[in-house]
Amino acid sequence: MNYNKDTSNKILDAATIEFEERGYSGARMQSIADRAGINKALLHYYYKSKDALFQLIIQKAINLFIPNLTKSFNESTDFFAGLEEFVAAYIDFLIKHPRIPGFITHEINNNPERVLKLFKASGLNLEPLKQKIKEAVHSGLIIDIAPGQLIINVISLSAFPFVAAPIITGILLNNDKAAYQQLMEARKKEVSQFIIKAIKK
Amino acid sequence: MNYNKDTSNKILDAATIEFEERGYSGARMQSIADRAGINKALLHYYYKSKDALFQLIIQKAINLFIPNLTKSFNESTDFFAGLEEFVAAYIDFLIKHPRIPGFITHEINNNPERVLKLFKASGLNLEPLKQKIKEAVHSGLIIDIAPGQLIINVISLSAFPFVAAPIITGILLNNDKAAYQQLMEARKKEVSQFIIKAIKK
DNA sequence: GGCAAAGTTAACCAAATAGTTAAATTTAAC
DNA sequence: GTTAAATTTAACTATTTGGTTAACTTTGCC
Repeated sequence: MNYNKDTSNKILDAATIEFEERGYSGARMQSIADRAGINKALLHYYYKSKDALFQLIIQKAINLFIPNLTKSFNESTDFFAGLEEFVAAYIDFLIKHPRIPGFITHEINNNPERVLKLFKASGLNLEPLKQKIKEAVHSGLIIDIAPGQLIINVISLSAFPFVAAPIITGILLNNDKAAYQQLMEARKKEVSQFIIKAIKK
Repeated sequence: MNYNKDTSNKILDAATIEFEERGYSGARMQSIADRAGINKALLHYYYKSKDALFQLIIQKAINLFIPNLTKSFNESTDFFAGLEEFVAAYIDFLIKHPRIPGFITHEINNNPERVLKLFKASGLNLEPLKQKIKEAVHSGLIIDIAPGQLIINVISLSAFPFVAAPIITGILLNNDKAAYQQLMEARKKEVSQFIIKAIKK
C-alpha cells in the first residue's frame, strides 16, 4: 500500500470543508473527491470509509476547538489579563476556523456519545480553571459567580456569533460581509471588556 | 382530499423532533412516519414531500425563535427591567424548546439563502431596538456599546448554552442532566444580571 | 348495517449513495 | 526508455431513500 502525503492532505482538507459545511449526513464522498481533485476510487484507497474519514476530521476539529484553557490562565499572573489574552486568541482562532463551533455542536447533538468520547479523549481538564475562578471570587477580585457559569459565558460570547454568522450578516448587517468581519475583529477586545466589567468587583 | 387534523398534527410533531434532531439531510421520512405512528404512504398523502414538510417546520421554528424583541423593550419604561424580562422569558422559551437554536443555525449554515428568506419573511425589525439601545447610550444610562454587539451578546448568552448542551452536560457537569436543568433555570436571572453589570454606567 | 372517510398494505420505481474491482493509464524516478 | 508507484477509468454492487399506486381494511358517523 503506497500513499502520497500530498494527496492524503488534499483529501483531508477537502473532507474538512465538506463535513464542516454539510455535516456528516449531508456530506458526500463524491463531493469530497471532487473537491480534492481526485476520483472516488482513490478516496477509498486512501481512507477506508466515510466514517473513518469523518472520525479523523471531527477529532481534529475538537482538538483545535478546545483551547488550552488552563494553560492560558495558569501562566497569567493577572486574572483579567489572562482573560483578555484568552478571548483575543480564541476569537482570532475562530476567525480563521469560523465553521468549527457549528460543526461540533451539530454533530455532538446528533451523536452525543461518540463526540463526547472524543472530547474526553482530548484530555480537557477544567478543574484548574474552575479553581482559579473560585480563588478570584474568594479573594474578592470578582463577583460571586459559579465557575461553570462564567466559563459558559466566555465561550458563548466567543463562539456563538460564528455559529450564527449568516443570521448576523443577513439580519443585522444587511448582507455586508466586510462589516461582519470587522464586527468579529472588534469582538476580540469587546468581549473581554464586557466580561471583565460584568465580573469585576 | 380529506385530512384528519389530529393526524396532521401528529405528523408535524414527529417531523419537528426528527428535523431538530437530525437536520434536513439526516432526517428520514420513514423515521418520521414511525414517530407519528403512521405508514409512509399516509405521510405522503398529508405532506407532498420531505422538502414541503421541512419548510413548514423550519418556518415555525424561526417564528418561535425570533422573540418580539422590539415589543418587549418598547413596552418597558425601564431599560434594565425590560432586559431582565426579555432574558427570563427567552431562556424560559428555550428551556421548553432546547433544540431550536441548534436546528436553525445548522440549517442556515447549510442553506443561507433559503433560511434567511424565512427570517425576513417573519417581519423581524431590529431598528426600534437598536434605537432604544442608542438612546440608552446617549442618555448615559449604559456604556458606549454598539447596538449590534449588545444584541449579539444577549442572544449568545441566552442561546448558545442550549446549542452546546451535550458539551456542558458531559464536560462541565459529569453527565448530570438535572444539574444542567438547574443551571439553565439559574441563567434566567444570571444572564441578565451579568449583562446589566456589564453595561451599566 | 351501510357508507364514506381515513388509513394501511404491499409492491413498486428511479435515483442516489457508499463502497468495490480489475484493467488501464499516467506520473515519477532512475 | 524502463519500471514501479500512483492514479484513473468504467463498470459494478447492495442498500437506502423519497416518493407512488391500487387494492384493501379500518374507523367513524348516521
